[in-house]
Amino acid sequence: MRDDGHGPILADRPKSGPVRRSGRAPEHPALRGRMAAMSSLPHTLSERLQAVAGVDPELRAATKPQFGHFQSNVALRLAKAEGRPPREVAQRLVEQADLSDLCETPEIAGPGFINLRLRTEVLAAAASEVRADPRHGVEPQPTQTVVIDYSAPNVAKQMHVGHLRSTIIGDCLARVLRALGHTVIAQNHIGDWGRQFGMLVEQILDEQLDVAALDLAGAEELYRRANDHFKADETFADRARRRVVLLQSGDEDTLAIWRQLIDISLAGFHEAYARLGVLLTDADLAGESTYNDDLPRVVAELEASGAAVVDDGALVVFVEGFNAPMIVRKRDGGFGYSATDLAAVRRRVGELGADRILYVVGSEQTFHFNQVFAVARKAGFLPERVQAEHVGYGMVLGTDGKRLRTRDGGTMKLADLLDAAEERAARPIALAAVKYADLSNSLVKDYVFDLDRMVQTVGDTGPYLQYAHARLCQLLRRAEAEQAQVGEAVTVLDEPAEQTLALLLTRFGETVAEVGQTLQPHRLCAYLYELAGALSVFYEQCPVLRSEGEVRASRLALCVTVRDVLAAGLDLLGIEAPDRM
RNA sequence: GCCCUCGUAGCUCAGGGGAUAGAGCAACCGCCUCCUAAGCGGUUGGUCCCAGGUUCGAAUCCUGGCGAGGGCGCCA
Repeated sequence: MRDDGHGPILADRPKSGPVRRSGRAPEHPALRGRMAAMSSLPHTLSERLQAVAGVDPELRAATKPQFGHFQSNVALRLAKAEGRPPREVAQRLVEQADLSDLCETPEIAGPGFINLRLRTEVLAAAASEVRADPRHGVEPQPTQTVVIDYSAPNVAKQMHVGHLRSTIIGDCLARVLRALGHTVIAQNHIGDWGRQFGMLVEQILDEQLDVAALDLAGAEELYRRANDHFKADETFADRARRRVVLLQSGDEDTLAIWRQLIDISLAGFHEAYARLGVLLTDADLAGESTYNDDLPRVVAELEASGAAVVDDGALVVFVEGFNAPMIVRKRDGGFGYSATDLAAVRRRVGELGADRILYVVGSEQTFHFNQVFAVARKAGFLPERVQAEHVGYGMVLGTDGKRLRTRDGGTMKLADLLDAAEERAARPIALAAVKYADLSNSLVKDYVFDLDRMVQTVGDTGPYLQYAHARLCQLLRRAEAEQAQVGEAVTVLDEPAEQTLALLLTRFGETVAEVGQTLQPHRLCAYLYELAGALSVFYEQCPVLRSEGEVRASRLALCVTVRDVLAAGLDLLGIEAPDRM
């Protein structure tokens, strides 16, 4: 199971720890070229500079407005090889490069930076393209089938704040990858099989419980009682173990109770997903139990290929680079969770046709997934052409900096978190606060869970983005009421605030592509926050409805575009964009 | 013992070879007769854990420490 049935409920599953190497998307030169191609303006500038520099000018967005729009430090790097002062090299490059149709006269600054400022009409045209493009600059890539394994709660347990990360991150990545034209198949690897069902079923029988009357909270309490019972009573533990065997051998009475537990849990999950507004449906369910019938075949294939060997009574696979073998089948004949994950890889490649498989699971399982991938490669379940990536994320810590644990009373149910958020703001806004708080942190690091901060609606938060959007909607409603002419294109960019906004608009597409490649949602958050911030400045400094003529039409065009990009971006984060608030 | 990750402002976090290291929160000072103040502007606040190395240039890359966390054959 993705979720650990034994550990503390909160931090149980994915405990975390960052994943640097494995979580970071491999840099494919081909992809990079594609990304560059999609933001045509910087790409063109880059090519022109490269033509005279001979090397990639590593064009970057300017770090400050006074440095123009783009900057290159290529002269600094060339200076040594050429044996000339950097500023001199920069001067030569600037003189030789053919940039005049796109840029103002380039400036050479500091030790030898080349600062480029786009001609206003070029920037305006670029912003206008974003306005006209229904996709706002997000370019579809060569289509891949991407399987994303995320959420994965455990049966008979309520979802808690620790589950938020996998669910929210996976949902965001699914949206982003779809927007990039990929076929995304979500897989909810719920923990619906395994040892814990032995004790659950026995506890139900002991208590003569009417399972159908339970809700998920009730099931969770049952789980606790069963767990305590299991630990305290060896006789009960024995029965539980025998019950597991019954379950696995298909005993009808046992299966009937098991199914009831599943149904209760699914109802609870549905409720949570609906409340969160994530895309997961029943069609995405692919719990551990669904691989049960595949396990013997997986084992047979592993043995046939010679990958698996019997060691100390267990069937294991040794892989180079791992200090412990993967246990496929335990000494007692039961299958380890690795076997299930291998079966999942096999099905995702063979039946689902995956070109890329993502596992949104806490980083504490980095070792496990790397091993699964290695074994799957060795066994032939995972061909070279299929990418497999563990999108590991850090664990959720309490304000004391320690892992949040149920037993310490530090945990919080997902429902309680959402309730708390809704005490502060209306539902869509509360949800935005919670989701953004999670998505805006980089994945690799653990993060401190602080309820007050999580439900905050001011500052660098989801509601801030929504607010910018809502303001624009209001402004555009007024414009419509006044029958103001909204420009089809952005034509006037005299004010710095307008330019900043226009430039940011042209970066939406590349930002989304970057998230698709690096699988780091916080980059999209950062971009949108910057855009919303630029909008606020623009809003303060540039009257729209109170301006006139072409300026007004152009500013309205800018407003429409920003509104659309904010809405599109929020949608990719899985956050609603209300028209007013 | 071995492996992995993290260490940036009082707090929570961005930045991950280039210009005086950025946000938010907290604190303090301003701004609504003016398109939504869930906003904007400003002030205060930093040995980028430490030490070496590579480089024209290191918060960023490498090595070694220190500190925190995670993982390491029959839990998942």
